[in-house]
Amino acid sequence: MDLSIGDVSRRVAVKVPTIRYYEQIGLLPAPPRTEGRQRRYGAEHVSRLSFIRHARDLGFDVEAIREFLSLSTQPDQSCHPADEIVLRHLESVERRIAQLNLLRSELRHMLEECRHGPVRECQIIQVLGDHGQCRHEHGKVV
Amino acid sequence: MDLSIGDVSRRVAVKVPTIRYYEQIGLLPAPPRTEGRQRRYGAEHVSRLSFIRHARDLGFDVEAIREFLSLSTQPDQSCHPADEIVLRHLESVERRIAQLNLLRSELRHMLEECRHGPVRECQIIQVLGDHGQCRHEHGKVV
DNA sequence: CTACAATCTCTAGCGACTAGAGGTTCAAGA
DNA sequence: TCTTGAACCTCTAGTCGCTAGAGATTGTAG
Repeated sequence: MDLSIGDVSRRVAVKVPTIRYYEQIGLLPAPPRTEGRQRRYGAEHVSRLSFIRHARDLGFDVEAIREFLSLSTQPDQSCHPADEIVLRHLESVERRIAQLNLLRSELRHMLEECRHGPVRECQIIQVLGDHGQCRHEHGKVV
Repeated sequence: MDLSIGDVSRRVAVKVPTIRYYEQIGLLPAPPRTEGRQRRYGAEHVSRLSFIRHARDLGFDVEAIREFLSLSTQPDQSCHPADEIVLRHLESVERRIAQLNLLRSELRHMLEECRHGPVRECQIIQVLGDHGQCRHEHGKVV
């Protein structure tokens, strides 16, 4: 196992600049280099990077991943902190789903109301200009 | 009607720096100024800003809002372009909801599996290290 | 040995703001 | 009228997690 950054990129499906970025922010340890200063990775790096990628795919932010990685080096500690992070993340996902469901129904309503005529009569533009016409209170979504 | 930026901010519930930012990117026209170069807004500005705020709350990006605003000045045009934007946005919201639902069930599963023991036995950390243990394929969510 | 793909470092950009520094203006109370 | 201090001004930089590009160097297959 002595992989170039491109090899690792293909294996783990993480782009080359992203791998360098993870090194830069200290998520992935700096690997050894060739004489010509090119990075060469081993199995440890690959598995750590897939851990990172998986956690990112699950929507955890870099700070959370740092915490997970640090925990995983202390097998005797309680896993409670990891638990906590997952729970908080789940809660925020659920809040987001709730918001997006409201938003979806609002957007559907706008489309149903649209008469497909000239802008003058367009409910979409009207609703945007007058929040009172919305059926829900909706806070910021994005 | 001759409102300071702070007055407008309170009325429309958009922060002061955000109002200036909207002016800078050309979403909100530059208002007249006092002798001392402070901004003074009229009713037009207030209603345009609430339009913008409402659209942002509904998750439209600045480009979409630009399009809406430009349409709203052409009342005889067909509202089809607005329709299209809303539809595309709705579709992306629905895709996101679907992803987040998958994600939610994955996170719940992780929490259920957690034995609340030491990290060594922690399913959370294990699952992150081995995507094969996931029940769904989940792509990037964030 | 040559060609050229892959790598290197460095800086800047994305979107939609937000924060802060350091200076000026407005308006209310004395 | 003067003073105080909150609100305003401009400008730059930071947020997050990358992504893009320039310009130089290295590795490797033929």
